Amino acid sequence: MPAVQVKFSAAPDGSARRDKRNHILDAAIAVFARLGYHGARVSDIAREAGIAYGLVYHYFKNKEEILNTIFEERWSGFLEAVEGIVEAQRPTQDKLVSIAALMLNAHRLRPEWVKVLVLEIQRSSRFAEPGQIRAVGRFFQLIERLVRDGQEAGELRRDVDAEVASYVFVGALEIVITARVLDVLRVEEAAEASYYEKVACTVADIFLRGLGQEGGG
Amino acid sequence: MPAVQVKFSAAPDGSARRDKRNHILDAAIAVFARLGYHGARVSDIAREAGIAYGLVYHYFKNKEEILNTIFEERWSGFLEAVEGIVEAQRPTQDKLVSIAALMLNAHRLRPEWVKVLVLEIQRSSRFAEPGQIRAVGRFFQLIERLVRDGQEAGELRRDVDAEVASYVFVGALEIVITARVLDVLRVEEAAEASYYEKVACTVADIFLRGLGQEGGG
Amino acid sequence: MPAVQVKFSAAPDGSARRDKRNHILDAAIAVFARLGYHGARVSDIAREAGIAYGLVYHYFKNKEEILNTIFEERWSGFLEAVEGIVEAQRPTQDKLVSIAALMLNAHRLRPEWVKVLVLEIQRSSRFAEPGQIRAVGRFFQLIERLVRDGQEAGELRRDVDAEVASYVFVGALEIVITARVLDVLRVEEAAEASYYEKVACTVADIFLRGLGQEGGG
Amino acid sequence: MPAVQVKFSAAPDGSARRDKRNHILDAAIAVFARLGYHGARVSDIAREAGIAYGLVYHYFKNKEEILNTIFEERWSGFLEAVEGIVEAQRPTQDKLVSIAALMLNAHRLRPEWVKVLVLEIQRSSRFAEPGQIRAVGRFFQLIERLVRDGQEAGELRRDVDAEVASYVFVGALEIVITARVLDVLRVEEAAEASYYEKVACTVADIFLRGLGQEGGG
DNA sequence: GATGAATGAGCTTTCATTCAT
DNA sequence: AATGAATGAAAGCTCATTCAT
Repeated sequence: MPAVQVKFSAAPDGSARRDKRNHILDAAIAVFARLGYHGARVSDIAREAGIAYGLVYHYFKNKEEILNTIFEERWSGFLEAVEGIVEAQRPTQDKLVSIAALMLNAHRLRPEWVKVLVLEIQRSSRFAEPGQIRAVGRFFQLIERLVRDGQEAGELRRDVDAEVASYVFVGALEIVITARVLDVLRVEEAAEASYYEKVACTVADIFLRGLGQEGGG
Repeated sequence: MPAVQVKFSAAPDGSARRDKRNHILDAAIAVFARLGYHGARVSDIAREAGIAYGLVYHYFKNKEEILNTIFEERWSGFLEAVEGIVEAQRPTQDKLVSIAALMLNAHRLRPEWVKVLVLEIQRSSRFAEPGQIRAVGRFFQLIERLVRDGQEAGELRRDVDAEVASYVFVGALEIVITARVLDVLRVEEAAEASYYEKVACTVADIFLRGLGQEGGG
Repeated sequence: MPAVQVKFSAAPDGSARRDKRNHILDAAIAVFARLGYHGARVSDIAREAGIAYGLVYHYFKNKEEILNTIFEERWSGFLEAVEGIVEAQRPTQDKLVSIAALMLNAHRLRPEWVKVLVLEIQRSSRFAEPGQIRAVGRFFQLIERLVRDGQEAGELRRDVDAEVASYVFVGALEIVITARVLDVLRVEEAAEASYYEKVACTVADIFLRGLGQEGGG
Repeated sequence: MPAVQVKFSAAPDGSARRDKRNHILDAAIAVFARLGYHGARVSDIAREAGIAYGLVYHYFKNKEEILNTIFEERWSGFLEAVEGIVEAQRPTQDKLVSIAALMLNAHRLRPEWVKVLVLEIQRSSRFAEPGQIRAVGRFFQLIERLVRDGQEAGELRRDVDAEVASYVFVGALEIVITARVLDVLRVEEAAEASYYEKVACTVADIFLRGLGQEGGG
């Protein structure tokens, strides 16, 4: 009896299924970004992926599961990155700039994914599973904790509500991203990286020092 | 001023049509808020308005026109209010607090309309007519001008990009409203007004003075 | 104010909807008889009825509701007829012949309906609502009562289980009908009525007197 | 006769294929009984058989062939048993009781097969090949011959149509079986055998002696 | 104005069947 | 023999929109 099991397929191993699945997810992201969730037909996704539409249903229960998967499989990675920043031993200001850069660069590196996230997933929470809401909530909690830690360390003012503060920070970035997603805020591609760097610093700066004149306001 | 408002006048004047139209719009707002634009059927709107669904097409070209009208007819009023605040002769801080209160109270007073605006209209901007994008853009421009005016008046720091600054301010408020719309941020109804007042002040405070410790950061 | 309400439609009154509904039911019976429930597409029914398939869904929730309605709306009439015979003051033998004739003539007069009943409804009880099973059960109970009444009146032997006896009677007729439905048992159309009369008498005769030779068996 | 039945022989003989085929048939019977022919997916059958669904197509041309085979391979055995009874040299009454017992016990011993036969095959006769109809017809002809033989032997009345008589007999039994298949007629499992014995005798009794009072009716 | 019957494009989804490995 | 990825026909159903009355 052969110790080595000869595979018929010269090609991929056990991860072949996973590969295809990801392939479909990528296609779905592209199509959702272009047409929106409701405007996208399953056949559009299949065509984008270069497969028959029936095959989509081998990998996903239905269209909605695709959207949920897009969120779940990528959001956790983002969350971990944020977590890493929050828990590091660095000045709060550095952390804020890092998180801002992380969010903005997400759009620069994966604009379609961010577009789907912002336009299709975030705004449809009404129907989202509680799991999804909780996942987004975790992000806000991390920012809130960052603020609270800064307050306890004496780096941030203690007379401001940490929850509202976290909204201010996240909201500022979210709007910039949304504006980019909707192509309302135009930025030259070559300048995108440096623009985002500037925005990250500016947001953190306003967040920490405010816009008012010293001693004035 | 007439004490008795005659309805169902035999010879309907121009405003009878307008009344019915508004009636349908109100119904549509309620239904869109409940079911979302895509989840709402024209017949749902008609039932909510207490009319036959065929009649909807006497007042609106199609379902999308209803959504657009919801935006257009109310957004201009909002814009005018913001304009009034921006152009007034008051300290910048006052203006910021006023605008924040205006936005937050919009949700308190017309939660359904704001829900539709945030979830259905903003999201579909992709397909929206340029007119709609421009209308939203005008709002951002007003805030940007407010910042620029403050900078020129010496009330605000001049070393910060006014556009980014306006994003910070609007984004912070937008997130709070979105959180309320999605019912993620729970507030007791009785406490809503005072909560929004506090949030308005806090946002303006962070925006002006920042979270950093004086002399530190 | 006019006492007479002038209708726009010259045609049907309040029962127009009902008429159309019945029209669709008739078409469905014809199509189900020809193609079977599973083989029939809603569009087939619509074409048979001369309408657009979408209209079918104005009158029925879905395809299954059509099948259920076919059963419900006609079975009750049949049950009432049986009930009338069972409760009459006549010799048991007459009643049996009448019921046999009723069942057989149902096929002669409405062969398509009986075909659908026998092939599509009766045999799919697995999925049927309890209501349907109960409705069929009532028929068997009526026959059983007929037997029991005959036993108590001294017309029928008392040493035979009435339930089994009712099965014998109904089963005999059902098989004849099924054979006709499946076109296994060929009968000339002109001779159908008299053939069924003969069968009705024969079944009742066997049921009452048996096939065995007097004193033998 | 070999005591040890070798399975999985390296060099499969002709019966290995046959074994697997039967294995699939058994699985199909179970699945058809549970879900119905239309409700059963080929993959359900394969899962029940513990094989890949593609393999089903090595043994059967398609799903319908499975159903036909279920009928054909078992019906002939049933027919032979009936034939044996009919051709034996015994009183007609004995033969009738034997056949009744044979039919009823078929359900007791192989309820799933009978369920499929009654609900799925008989129902689809419409589409069945003429071969299937003929096979069922042969059964009726055997019963008819039994009656005719009895008439010629002077055991049964000659004034009754033998064909109709055979319908009465078969129909009575069929209804009992259908009632059991649909679980309308409930019988305790332990009592099933004796119940069926009683029913067999009762049916034959009614068939021979009738329900009417001697000299009355 | 008002109604709701009527239409049919267009979608998601299922699943029998094929076939490369 | 065995697998299950891949295909795509086919069907049910929804609902925006039209239009006769």
